[in-house]
Amino acid sequence: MTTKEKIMDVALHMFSERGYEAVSIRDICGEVGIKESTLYYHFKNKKDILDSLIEKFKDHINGLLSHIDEMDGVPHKKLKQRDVASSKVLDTYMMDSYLFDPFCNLMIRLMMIEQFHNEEIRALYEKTLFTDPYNIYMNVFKRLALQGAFSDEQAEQIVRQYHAYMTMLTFKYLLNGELTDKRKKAYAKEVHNLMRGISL
Amino acid sequence: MTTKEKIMDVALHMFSERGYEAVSIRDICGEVGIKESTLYYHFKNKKDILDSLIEKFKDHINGLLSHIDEMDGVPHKKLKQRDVASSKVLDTYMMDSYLFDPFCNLMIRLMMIEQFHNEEIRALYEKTLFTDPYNIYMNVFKRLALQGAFSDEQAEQIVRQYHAYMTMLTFKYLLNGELTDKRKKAYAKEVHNLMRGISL
Amino acid sequence: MTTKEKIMDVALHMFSERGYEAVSIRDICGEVGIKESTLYYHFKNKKDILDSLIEKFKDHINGLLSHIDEMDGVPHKKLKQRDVASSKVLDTYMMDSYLFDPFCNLMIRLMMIEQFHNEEIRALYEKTLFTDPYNIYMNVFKRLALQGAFSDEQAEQIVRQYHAYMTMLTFKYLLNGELTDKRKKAYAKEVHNLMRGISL
Amino acid sequence: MTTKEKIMDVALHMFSERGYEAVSIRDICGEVGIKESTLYYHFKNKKDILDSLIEKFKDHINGLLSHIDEMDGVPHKKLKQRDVASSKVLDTYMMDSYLFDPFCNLMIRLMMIEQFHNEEIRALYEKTLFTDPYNIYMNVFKRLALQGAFSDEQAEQIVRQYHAYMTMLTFKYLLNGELTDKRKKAYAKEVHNLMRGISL
DNA sequence: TATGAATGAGGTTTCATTCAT
DNA sequence: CATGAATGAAACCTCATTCAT
Repeated sequence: MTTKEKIMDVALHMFSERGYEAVSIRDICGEVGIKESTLYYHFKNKKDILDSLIEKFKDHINGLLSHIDEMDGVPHKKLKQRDVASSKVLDTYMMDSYLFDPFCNLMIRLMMIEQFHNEEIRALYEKTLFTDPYNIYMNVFKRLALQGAFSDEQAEQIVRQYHAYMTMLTFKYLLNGELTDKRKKAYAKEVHNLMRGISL
Repeated sequence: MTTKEKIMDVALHMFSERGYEAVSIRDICGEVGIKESTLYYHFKNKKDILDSLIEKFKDHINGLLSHIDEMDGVPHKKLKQRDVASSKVLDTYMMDSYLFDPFCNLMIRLMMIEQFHNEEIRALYEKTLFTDPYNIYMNVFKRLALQGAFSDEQAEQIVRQYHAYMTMLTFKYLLNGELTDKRKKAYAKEVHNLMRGISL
Repeated sequence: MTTKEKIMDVALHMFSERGYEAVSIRDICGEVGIKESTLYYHFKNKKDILDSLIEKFKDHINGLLSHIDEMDGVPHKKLKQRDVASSKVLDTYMMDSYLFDPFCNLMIRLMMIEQFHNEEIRALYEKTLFTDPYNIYMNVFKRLALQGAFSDEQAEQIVRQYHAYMTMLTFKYLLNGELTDKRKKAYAKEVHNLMRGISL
Repeated sequence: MTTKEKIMDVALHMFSERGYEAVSIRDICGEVGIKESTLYYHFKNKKDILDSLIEKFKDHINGLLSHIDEMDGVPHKKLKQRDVASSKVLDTYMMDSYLFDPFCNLMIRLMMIEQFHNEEIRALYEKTLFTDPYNIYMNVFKRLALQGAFSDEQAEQIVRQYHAYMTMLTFKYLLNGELTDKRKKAYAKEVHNLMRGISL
């Protein structure tokens, strides 16, 4: 890891725990092991660190979204209802590469804290926590509907319930305390439990 | 409003928007219209303002909970499924006196921000956003079940869905941007919409 | 002297010797004998000290100008040429209360330094060092002309010479090194010497 | 222009506008288009840039003075009073090669600023703005006196007036704002105007 | 109740400079 | 010649807090 990467890493951990303003340049440098003046060789100012993190997150998200888009053409084998929650897209992309990913998880926490007085962050927060996931779910379930698993109308109904579950559980298990394996498992278990309750 | 109340009011608005650490005594006093030294007549120190707010919030919540408890004995008239969402408890206590209440709303925002590095606040946040509401819903729907609206098992199923909806929508509409009447209405509308989708 | 006045006094001495930017808040506070944070109780920021000095100087100058205006009506007794330079206005106001006055002298030095990158200061510098004195001289000598000491045309000629002498000598003796009594005397002596050379 | 010359050029422009201390190595390098570390290949430290500029100025001045000295032997054709101001020495050397010369002009501004806390610069400032010019004028007019244009005593009288005019006008037009052609013309015009007023 | 004046600690940022490459 | 990376010192300024009035 370069010094610049180390700074971003440490800053993200601290920002996501205490909030941007409550973290001092001194704090970051102390943890990274450099002098304050060195940080200013790598970043224009404190805001620049935050901006760089946001830029990196946007890139990450866009990478994920395009991966999902590429999968659009790939036909899923006929799925039963109970397979839905384990759809490759949902498990691999929504969980492994997004909700459970340490970088994304911390970025979401940071956005949760900072959204209240930063319009840009609020927009990104809404997009990545509400709009994007909803669209992804809709996409997945509509394609499953095409395969005859359920009607189009049923698909929309399912998406609404699924989205509500996922969102609630995300806030309950993933954006709360430390992101431990225990929490991840509890989250995954509840998701699968609740899926069974989704009636068609 | 006494000076002390004014201070708490201003502090809550600022804390919930920028976070506790990012708000200075100067900021608060400037808005209240007093000198910094005056604030120390009313509060021991900065932390004391936060503690007072938390204490006030706990009292408020306990008041609500005991009101709900008192209603336990009161028999509801037999309700149909579509009446559930408009149950007096849910509408009056969960919405009007809690989620839509300006003081509670700002306190929840503040807790959202501060939960990440303050154990006491995290516990309160979990209790008031996840545990308490879940229990209240369960209580209400179990009582409805007693009246024969649906089976006990169905009640639990309904509560899980209802709780997921309410939580997701709370984060989506009420803990995001300013708490406008428009947002409140959008929230209420979506709640009632989704209720129709809850199948028994 | 109040703390605020002490700060302004020390700041003026330092600014006029080293230039505004080269003087640090630490330097000023060290000399005044207060902590840096205390300075910020009295002044918004460093620029505010400079602005206050300029405002004080403007007031001082305006005071002088209105005193001179008030003298307009007072008839001078018929003066001979050699009395001109010792006109009450010139001696009392131009020298004692302006060029020799420690506050004004330091302010002019400060303006000399800062005029090069500060439009407001440049304007004030031009006004107080070139325009105002020229007008004052013209006023005095025109009034002397009225008393028959010399013709109006001669008056203008004299003013041009007198102004050139005064200005040159001001830069040579008063805006150079420390303002000692020796320098003041050398200045006054040269003024009176040169006056003799002014031909009518 | 070599990099070293470019650095000196940029530094002079900045020093003469803002003062030595207020200009940072960063500022200079940014304008030159090199990294800070590169500057230290060309100059030992910041002070070294200032010293080099002063050295260059001294050389320039000495060159001018020796040119003037060389002209000492050359007999001027008999001049009338009105030709004095257009004496080759005064016009060519005092104006074109000194007061109007961009390098000299900026150096004088720099010295004006720095004289107040740097003894070496103050000495150079006094010499080049007051002593040298006075001696040059005296030299020129004494030689004119030898040719019978006026008496020796008259010469001294003229020099005193001429010197006062030139000095005052220099400060008024050439050491104030940007050195534009307009200012130079205004300066030259006033010099010639005032010359007419010098009485013998 | 409220304020004026002060302060130690710490905030972000800029400074001139060094040194290995 | 030029640069990337680093640094100690110091710049300006804000912080929460105290205390006499």
